[in-house]
Amino acid sequence: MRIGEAASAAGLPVKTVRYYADIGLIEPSARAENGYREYSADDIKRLAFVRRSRAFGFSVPECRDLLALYADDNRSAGDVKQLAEERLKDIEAKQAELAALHDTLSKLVHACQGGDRPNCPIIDHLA
Amino acid sequence: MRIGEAASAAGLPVKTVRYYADIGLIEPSARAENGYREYSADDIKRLAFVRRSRAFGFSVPECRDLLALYADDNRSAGDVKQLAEERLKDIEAKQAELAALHDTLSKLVHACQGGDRPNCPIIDHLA
DNA sequence: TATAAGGCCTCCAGTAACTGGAGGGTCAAC
DNA sequence: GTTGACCCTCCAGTTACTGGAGGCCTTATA
Repeated sequence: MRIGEAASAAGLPVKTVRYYADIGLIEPSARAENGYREYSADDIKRLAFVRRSRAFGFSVPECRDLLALYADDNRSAGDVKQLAEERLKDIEAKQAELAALHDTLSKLVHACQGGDRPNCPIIDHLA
Repeated sequence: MRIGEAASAAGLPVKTVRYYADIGLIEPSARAENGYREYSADDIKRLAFVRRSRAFGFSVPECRDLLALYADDNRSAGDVKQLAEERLKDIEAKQAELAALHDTLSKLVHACQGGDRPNCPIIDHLA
């Protein structure tokens, strides 16, 4: 299967699939004589696997690890779980940060009456 | 005031202050004869203003707008409020996204018993 | 007065993970 | 035989800095 078909099957842009090949994350199983990348059904599974992992916020290096675990029949579920737990902690940290930000900013927005007058608590807070 | 002192007064790294000058966000009010950047007290206020705005997640272009509003005695509070409201919406969208992610991932983590066996619901979900 | 430390300068490169575009080859259909 | 849809490589740009090289300037100390 050529890159265009593979990309749409995996739900990724062609450019991204080519990029993943460039960085050695998912290399096509073969090259045709004309130089075209050839993707196997398994390659496409792995592309989709990476797409989902990325959607979960795993970094590309983490996806590399996950792919290795995915391919490893002797993997230990504990290894996978650990990666996922780290991601979960990242998410929670980010959530706390956003919540604090939201709190302050929404208070400021409510305190600001808007309109054409220059007086503005938001600017005052930033100043 | 030279850049080192200005940077620490504003709570920013020297490199960042130089960068802000490069992109024309906050240019030093003068240059000394030896080429050193000279920052005024007002420059430092604006540097700190940008630091706080950035901490709120405003992008550099947005900071540019905010700086213009900050400097404008005839600003309308409505303009500022609008920028802040857009940021608030961004934050809320991000929060919703993270909440969904957290929900799914934490369910998966709880469903995974870990250990040395290869069976893993997290991998299954990604596959 | 010499020198060493530290601050300052510019310019270049790298970060994460792509994305866009130029310039050009390949292939099937009309 | 030519149009259009693919595909290729390589280069540059994105965000907002950050790190480093190479070199000048200033200040303090010996």
